[in-house]
Amino acid sequence: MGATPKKRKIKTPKGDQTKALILETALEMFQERGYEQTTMRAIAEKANLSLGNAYYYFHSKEYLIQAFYHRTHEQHLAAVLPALQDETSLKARLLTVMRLKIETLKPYHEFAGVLFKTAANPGSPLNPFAEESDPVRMESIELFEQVVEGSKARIPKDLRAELAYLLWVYHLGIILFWIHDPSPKHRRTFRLIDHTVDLLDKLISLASNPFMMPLRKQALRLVEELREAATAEDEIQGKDDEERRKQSD
Amino acid sequence: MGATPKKRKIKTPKGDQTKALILETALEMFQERGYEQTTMRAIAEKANLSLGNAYYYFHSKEYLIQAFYHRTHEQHLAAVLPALQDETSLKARLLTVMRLKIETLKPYHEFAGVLFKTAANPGSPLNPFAEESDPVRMESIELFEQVVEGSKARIPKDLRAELAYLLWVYHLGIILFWIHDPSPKHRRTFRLIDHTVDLLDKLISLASNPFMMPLRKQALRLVEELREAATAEDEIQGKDDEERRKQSD
DNA sequence: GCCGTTAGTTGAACGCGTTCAAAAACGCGA
DNA sequence: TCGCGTTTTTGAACGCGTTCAACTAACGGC
Repeated sequence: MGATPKKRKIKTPKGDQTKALILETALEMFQERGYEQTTMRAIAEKANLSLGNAYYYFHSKEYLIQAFYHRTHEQHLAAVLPALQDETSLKARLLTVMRLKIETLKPYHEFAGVLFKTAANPGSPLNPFAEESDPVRMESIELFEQVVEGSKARIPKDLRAELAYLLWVYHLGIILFWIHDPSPKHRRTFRLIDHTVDLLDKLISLASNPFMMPLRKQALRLVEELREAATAEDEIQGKDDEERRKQSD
Repeated sequence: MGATPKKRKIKTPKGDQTKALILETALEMFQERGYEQTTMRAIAEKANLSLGNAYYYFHSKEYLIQAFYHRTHEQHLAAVLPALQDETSLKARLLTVMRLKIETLKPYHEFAGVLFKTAANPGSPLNPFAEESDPVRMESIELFEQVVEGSKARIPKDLRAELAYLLWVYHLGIILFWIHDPSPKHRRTFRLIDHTVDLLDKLISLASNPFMMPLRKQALRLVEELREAATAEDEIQGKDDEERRKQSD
């Protein structure tokens, strides 16, 4: 795998244009009417091409979501980076990142619901732990690395190494809550962020106490194991018969 | 809501039979071929009735899953209760419950994946936090209450009150991991259970330390808030237009 | 300029979940 | 026994995601 880079698909001169057009149209309609209400036929029609053509560029409707992932992440980044300049404490930095995340996602509350629904499906390529979403995930974790690195907090090395990943998982949890949060203006979610960030800050201090070393070590070993498991594509059972065979792309 | 109990539907003399038949057939086929592969048409055919008839009893294919929920929970209970007799320590009791849970779910690994996929959808009635799954959830939490109550562990009152709920959430997390776990015989999941239970046991001890009172209080306030949010059906935005209108049953 | 190969595009079809109007079966008081 | 309301059952239809064989356009070598 990954040995022969294939000669074809040199540049995709015109295809790129069409693909971009489909994507634009789709995301636009998703935001307007939501995911379920937007049919592939409608997307094709609005983009002035045939249904089958849309499927030539996006293997399934779900794949359009991945683009959404990527886009909002970049919007978030654009909003977050300048705001982080002023903040030095870990707590303030984390707070900024989390609040802006929700702000960024705000226009897509309903859509995001679907996103997580499909994302939770182990078979789906949208699963944030799955191989295909590697780049987005890694970029996202990187952001939390910056949150940690840029702060003045004194954190033991072993914890520091895993902290970014842990914060990324935490941020998934907050998004999950937000999706289920029907309160006006997402008040509850913002309150939750305030409280959890505060708590996290205290926990990190506590865990950094030398007194806590043994427990911390054990917990970190656990985290490591979880990460392994999430990445490991080996050890696969003989289950996904037809599913996995579609590697052509 | 819940004021007029409606006179009709006194006993549903024959309907019950049909409904049960559909359910049996469906679950059987789910186990054999998985959820997606089992079509409503196939279920109807195997049960010797028309497609529309199946929909008369189950508003959608998803509703069949709820029955699955309930059934496996009861199987789990049946396996767990005797086994708990012998165990007195919190750690051992929790370990027993968790291991048997996975054992119970084993035959449905693929199916369970779909379950969680739809369960993660906020709009779905299968969402474990949603109103419609109240009874199952409450029974399930009750089990963890027994786990705590039956143990000799000394736990502060405030923590004890929330512990069952926390353990229930923890158990959801383990199931989520298990669904994604491709390792043979679910080795990884069992290892994870061992480690996390050990860790949890230590954490509970730690949290029970008087020294930890302030932090514990703060954390528990947070948990309480989360539970509220999950239950609160008020404060709803003006979103779900058509969805919510189907109250007829 | 012709031809073969690849990229891009089309429209019709399939299978599935779901809906619905209408028929059938049932229960029960007159 | 008949009529009438309710429950149960039916079969056909709709809309959607997805697939596929066939067509056209673009490009490069001869």
